[in-house]
Amino acid sequence: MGRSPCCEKAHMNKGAWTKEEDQLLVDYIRKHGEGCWRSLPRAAGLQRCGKSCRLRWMNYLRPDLKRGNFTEEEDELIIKLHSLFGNKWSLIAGRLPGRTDNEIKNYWNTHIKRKLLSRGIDPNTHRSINGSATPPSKTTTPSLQNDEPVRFDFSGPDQQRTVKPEPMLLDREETNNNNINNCTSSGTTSEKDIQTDDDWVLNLELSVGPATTKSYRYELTRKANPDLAESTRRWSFELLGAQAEVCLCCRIGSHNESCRNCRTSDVLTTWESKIL
DNA sequence: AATCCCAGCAACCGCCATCTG
DNA sequence: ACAGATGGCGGTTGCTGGGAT
Repeated sequence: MGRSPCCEKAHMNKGAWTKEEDQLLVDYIRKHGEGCWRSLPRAAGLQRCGKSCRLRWMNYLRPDLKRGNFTEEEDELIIKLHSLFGNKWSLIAGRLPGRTDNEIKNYWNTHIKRKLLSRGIDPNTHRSINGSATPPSKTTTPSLQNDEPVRFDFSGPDQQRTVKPEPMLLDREETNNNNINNCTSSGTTSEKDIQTDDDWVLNLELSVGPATTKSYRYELTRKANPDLAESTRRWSFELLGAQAEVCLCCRIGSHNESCRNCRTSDVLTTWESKIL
């Protein structure tokens, strides 16, 4: 038969977490890593459902969370990703370093929706509210028309790549297809626009590269320490030493040497050269 | 000073795909 | 093969703090 229940619903704490509970959870995960959420609460001495522990850790206690205000750059990236993915917050979050799906979802509902409305853009369809073409925005909008390849790049016109739309994208539900096609029909962005010096275009190639550093770190960790492979969920931030900060360009997969904000590539490169 | 209203956000709920015994 | 647990996700709720009246 199946497994036993994840937790007894009775006698479980609910609502806001206390500092003591946070500390217990952090201490436990530091010591044992992320693992079976079902057994974690009891092992950590918490009167919480495993699901609640996971949520608390993922959305609030994880050491790699950025927190704080969203930057203008992040705003625009969220808008762009939302126009492609719709309400797939986890996908969007995977491309924003240090941000959680919950955080982005809240931010979308409280800030970005209003921001788009003030621009005259419907936040659901990303079309102009008055039904005409989407008004020009500072950032460029990728165009997807029929099978026409799309150019996305982070590093300027010289290194642009041509990316075919992923089937996944084309299979999206009607509303989202409309979004994409609307981007096309809006005609707000021409190739010429993309290739201006002032504009860079995000690399939104959806199927390439790790969306989060978590799995990447885990792979590195596992190669360096095969014993850890038994615990498939475990990923060690200790092994990487100090927390590697992941800049936007790295997360999106277009890090280059000119990026001064990013320590991650240096850390990982050094690391990889030692262990791989 | 008291009350009301609203924005922001943490946490919960329910569903679904995947995994496990 | 199957029942049921698990992990993950998106939608929603409800608490809290700050501003307006």
